Amino acid sequence: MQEQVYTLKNVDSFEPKDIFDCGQCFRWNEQEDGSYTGVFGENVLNVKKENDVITFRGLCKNDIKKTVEDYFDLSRNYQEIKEKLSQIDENMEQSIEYGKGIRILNQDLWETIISFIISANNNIPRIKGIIERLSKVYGRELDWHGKKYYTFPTAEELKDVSVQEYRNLGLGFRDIRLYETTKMILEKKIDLEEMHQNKNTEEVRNELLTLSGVGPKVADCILLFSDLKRFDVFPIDVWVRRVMNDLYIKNEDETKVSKKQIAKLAKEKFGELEGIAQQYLFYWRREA
DNA sequence: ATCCAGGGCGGGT
DNA sequence: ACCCGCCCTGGA
Repeated sequence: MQEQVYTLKNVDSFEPKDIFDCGQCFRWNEQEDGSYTGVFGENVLNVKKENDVITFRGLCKNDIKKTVEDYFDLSRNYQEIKEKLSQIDENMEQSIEYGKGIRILNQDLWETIISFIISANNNIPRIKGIIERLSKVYGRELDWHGKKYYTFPTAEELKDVSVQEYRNLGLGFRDIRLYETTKMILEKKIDLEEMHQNKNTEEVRNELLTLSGVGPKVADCILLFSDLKRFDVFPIDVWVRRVMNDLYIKNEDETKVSKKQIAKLAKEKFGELEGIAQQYLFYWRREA
């Protein structure tokens, strides 16, 4: 593969820091010059933004322009989404101002499923470490500017991996979940191709919930952050619970607020855009 | 040292 | 339906 370069000027809603640090992905790392490098699919890419020029540089399996347009969701009008959400209340307005450069990536479904199974009751540095080790051991090597990168392993590449091998990689109690889910997908008990064609979010969600290690929160993350791209979901983790309680529910003990209550409120307030609203609120509450 | 971090599961009521 | 304890690991 040969290096490709692609530049864009004056793109709306595109701040690398917001995109890569808002919690949707685990394989992008900041470089010394402030740019970000990551692996997705069979690509290694560096993204650098200087003033209003964004430069994409790296190894791409296919045409870099198409690859970038798809992965970074460039065809979607985020300006319109932000205007709609900003009208809801001052909280949304403020969180959007903070995370105005966020775009929701179109990440590979399989990779997103496995990544978020690993995320369960875990912290980000450790999640990233596990995913890197998994890729290094079972993925394919890519060489770029004298550095080695590794693709995320396919289901086929994990076919013969034992539970113990996962445990040795540091997955902890998630080992069996990874093992079982990989097996289910290889046996096509869940067909990922077909999943892209189902229309109803609830239907797809129920299918995801049959996978080992996929509960409500993980399912919603998969629906929102993968190329399934559903915005009518609302992943509820400790940060979202915190921010929703602080802003709207105001219970003295946030741990007593039920998920159901939060989910209902989110749907009422944000409607079809609740997923993106979640991202702005999450990022704002976590970072600001 | 104890706790917690982007939950899920299984077994109680 | 809700509730609870437990599940690895490693950094604060």
